[in-house]
Amino acid sequence: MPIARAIKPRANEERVRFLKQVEEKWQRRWAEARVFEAEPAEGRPKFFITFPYPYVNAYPHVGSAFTALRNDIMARYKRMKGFNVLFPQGWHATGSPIVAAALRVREGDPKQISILKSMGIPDEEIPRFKDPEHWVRFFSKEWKRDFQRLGLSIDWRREFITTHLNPPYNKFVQWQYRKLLERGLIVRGTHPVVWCPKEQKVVGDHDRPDEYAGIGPEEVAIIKFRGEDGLVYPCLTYRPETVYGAVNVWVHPDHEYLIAEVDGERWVVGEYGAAELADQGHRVEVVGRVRGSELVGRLAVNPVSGWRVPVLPALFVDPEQGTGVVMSVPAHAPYDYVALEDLRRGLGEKYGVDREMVERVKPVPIIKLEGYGLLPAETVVKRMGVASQLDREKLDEATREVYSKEFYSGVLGEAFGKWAGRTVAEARGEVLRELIARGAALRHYTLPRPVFCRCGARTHVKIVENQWFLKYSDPEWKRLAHKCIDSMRFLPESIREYFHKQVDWYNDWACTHKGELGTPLPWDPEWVLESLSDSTIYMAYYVLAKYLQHPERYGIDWGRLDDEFFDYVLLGRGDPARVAERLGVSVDLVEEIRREFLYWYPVDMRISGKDLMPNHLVFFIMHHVAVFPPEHWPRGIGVNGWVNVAGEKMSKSKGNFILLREALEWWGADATRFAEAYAGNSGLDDANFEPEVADRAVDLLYEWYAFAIENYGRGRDSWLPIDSWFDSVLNRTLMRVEEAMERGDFKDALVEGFFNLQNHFRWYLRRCGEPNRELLKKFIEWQTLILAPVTPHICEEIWERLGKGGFVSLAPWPTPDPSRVRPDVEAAEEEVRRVLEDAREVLSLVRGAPRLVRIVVAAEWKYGFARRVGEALSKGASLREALRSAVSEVGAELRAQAAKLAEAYAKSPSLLQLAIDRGLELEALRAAEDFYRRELGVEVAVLAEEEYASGKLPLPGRPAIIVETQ
RNA sequence: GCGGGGGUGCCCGAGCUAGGUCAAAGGGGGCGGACUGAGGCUCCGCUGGCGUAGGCCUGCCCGGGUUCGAAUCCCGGCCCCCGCACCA
Repeated sequence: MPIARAIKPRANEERVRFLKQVEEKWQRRWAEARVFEAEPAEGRPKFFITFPYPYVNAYPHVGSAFTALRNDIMARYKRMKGFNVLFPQGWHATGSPIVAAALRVREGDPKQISILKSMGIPDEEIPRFKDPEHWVRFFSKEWKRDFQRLGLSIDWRREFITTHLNPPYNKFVQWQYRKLLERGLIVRGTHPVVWCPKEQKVVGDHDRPDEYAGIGPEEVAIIKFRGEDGLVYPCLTYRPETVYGAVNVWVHPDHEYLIAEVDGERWVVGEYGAAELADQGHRVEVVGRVRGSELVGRLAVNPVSGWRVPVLPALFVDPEQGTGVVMSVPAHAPYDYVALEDLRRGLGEKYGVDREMVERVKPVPIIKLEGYGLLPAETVVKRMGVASQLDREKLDEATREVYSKEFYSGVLGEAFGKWAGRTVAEARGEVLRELIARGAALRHYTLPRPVFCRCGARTHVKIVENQWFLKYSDPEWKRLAHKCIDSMRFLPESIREYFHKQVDWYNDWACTHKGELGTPLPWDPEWVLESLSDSTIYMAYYVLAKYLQHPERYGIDWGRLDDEFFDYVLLGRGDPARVAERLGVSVDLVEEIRREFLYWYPVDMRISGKDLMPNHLVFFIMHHVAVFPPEHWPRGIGVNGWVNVAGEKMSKSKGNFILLREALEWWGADATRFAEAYAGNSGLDDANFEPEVADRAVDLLYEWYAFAIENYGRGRDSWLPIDSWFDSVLNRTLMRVEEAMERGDFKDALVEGFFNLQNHFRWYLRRCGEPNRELLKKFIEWQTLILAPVTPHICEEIWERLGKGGFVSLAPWPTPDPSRVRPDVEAAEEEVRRVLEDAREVLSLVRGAPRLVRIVVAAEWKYGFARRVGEALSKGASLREALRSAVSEVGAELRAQAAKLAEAYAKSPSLLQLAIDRGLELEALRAAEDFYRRELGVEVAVLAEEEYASGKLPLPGRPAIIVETQ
């Protein structure tokens, strides 16, 4: 079924064609001139920026392009600021999604095949996607193509892919892991995973139908109730402490249970539970079967209270979930409470339960929960009006409520002895530890609800033995990471704290998998490093990639690469001569690589989507501090949100999903870049890509191009007051744009540096008719330079047409002159504008045909008055005091007028802010007389209050406007 | 539950860490006008309500408070989004 497209580009086609042709031209020239191939240059400041390599299992879309582009804009800006910029790019293939997808193609999964088809892959090509390697090669090539067409200023010589498919990278990662092992940062342990018993493998999110994604193992406890029949009733629970109030055991009466030898004891357990136990390190042997109803009525012993409690039937129990046996805590578990009620209400008879036995089972409250009465389960169940134990929806809600409240606010009762008075949250761990120590309980992992593998089999939790972990719990490691974070730059600054917290929070991380694409663990190659763990310090590899990925050029034999090489070039350890000899290359080459590494490292900025904050970016920091000395630790991280399209989350079903190549097709690179840059700033807020902005950008860019080449060199020679104003605006704008660029706030930069600046220029034109020639040149140059990082292609074209020579991409960023920024001049111009608007308003309201507009500037003494009021206020005086004292300072003859002034200011104190220098005000307004005549179409006279007294009250910065009618 | 980000005019979005110059930048969209053979180009104006003098009223999630003055500070409440892991 074709997907309805909500996005319809409406850009001017002719202009898009023009822009695209310009883009092609400059992309070709950049490549020919190797403009972005970065070489070390001793003495020149460098800037190393990276975009986390994307996972290449689909084409890039407008969202992936957003973050990549933000790196590019920063790279281009820094290049113009005089830095020697290195901006490389690689591709990530490590992990399971590609392997899983390829498998699906192999199996002929129609869903997977239609995904490929929807990406425009022709039918005959599809079989090639049975091979994971083909995915990697295919999509990395496509990503590169799209990135090139977007005009990213990447040094492509350093491109590479991950995994064993790239031997030198593989060796680099293995070197890293040997270092970590040497430093004692890799440990072995066990680890629970979701496991498919049929396919005998780990089931990641990509190996299961979507509805099961995100469900993982949860730690639970199994508490052993020993039956008087010699059997063990293993009760699975999330709340081990409630065993103190367990008054019976539940089984499902209509299902068959297994009797199994588990670690030498005879357990009653469901089939599912038996399999799960077997995969969690227990010896399990099935020796018989028994129907639930046969167990009903038997007695077992509560291991903490010693009570003899009955086994009773309950229909809510799922024998194929957990162990299939649960303990009953009716005081605190809604299900248990209701099931017991059900038995009393007659269900007991049906299953032949002795009535007296049921009557003897009573809820025993053990946890105090304020506001929930003695029996919280009862309270909630009654409030919700639960009808029976099969009313799952309400019971689940009731359970959630009671569990969560009791966990945080529940206080343990007397039954708990030494723990009495503690909260559940505090004591649970200790209670369980003691139960385990006494042999009454064991730790277990299970899934909170059924999860099926793609193959159709039900999965369970398996404990993987001998799993390798990164020891992120290591305090010394954490300390170094904190130190690094303290020294870094963050965009925005507010995310710094997040990283500190994240580092504190991390525990050991299982860093290896089986059956995925990746780099084999060097000392235990059955294991493959999982994707987050292999992509930690690879930025260093970009330096090496120039050499290692091009053996044809540098003659480095991959087979001879060893740790000594990496030790030397990355850490400066060992003897370069020996390294050169082992590698069969010259010492000069080895030393050149080392020098290049020392030149580029560390990473100065890494701009990423916010999704990588809790994982990759933390790893990035952790591994750098573990492997490298402090001078090579990361220096900066920038973060941005997701990209919405037209205000909505991108989704194929909504029809607002835009691939980068589609955007490039519709709008070309520059207009796409413009709309992307305008989509948002640094930060956690989601950005918003508006197709209409891209449409508009086509016109805006074309017009800027046409204007620039048409008007460069035109203009008058004289210097007017309004020129000082525009010069001030130009310089101030540039200063603000710089600040925004440094913060990675490219939207702000466009608002200030393009839209506002263009608006100011239009005003300037209106004011003076013809601009000053030099100022116009400066404006055209600066505007083009400001736009260059965002829309480089059209700016190159303009730059060339202006005859500037060289690439605008390498042109120096202009230097603002702060002395030309004149707040007073800008304030005066602001007043000129305000007076125009006010005059318009008055004219629109006046009745009769206007003949003359008089603009009357306040008398000299009023300025002193306003200044004194302002000073008094800033000293902390109240408005009333300030006004009173100012009035008192005025001579007697002006007292009456001063009182009126004070009245006006008392009414709207904000008028005080308007006051500027009177000379400047008069000059600016007088110089604007002609302008007012043109704009208003009526005679205008600017006068001083001394020259023209009226009933109106002119204030400093706010002249009276008097319209004379015929 | 813990941690984080938010709620601004038709829409998107700045401002809110240093309260007044904020009816609230900028953009998009819409309306009107100019230009034009025509224009989906460009320019000008309007885009909360009222107003025969630059004003008044309402207003930045809701309710209180501090202040001469709050979108901005404080207290309380409501709502939305994201992360909480072994996975890209």
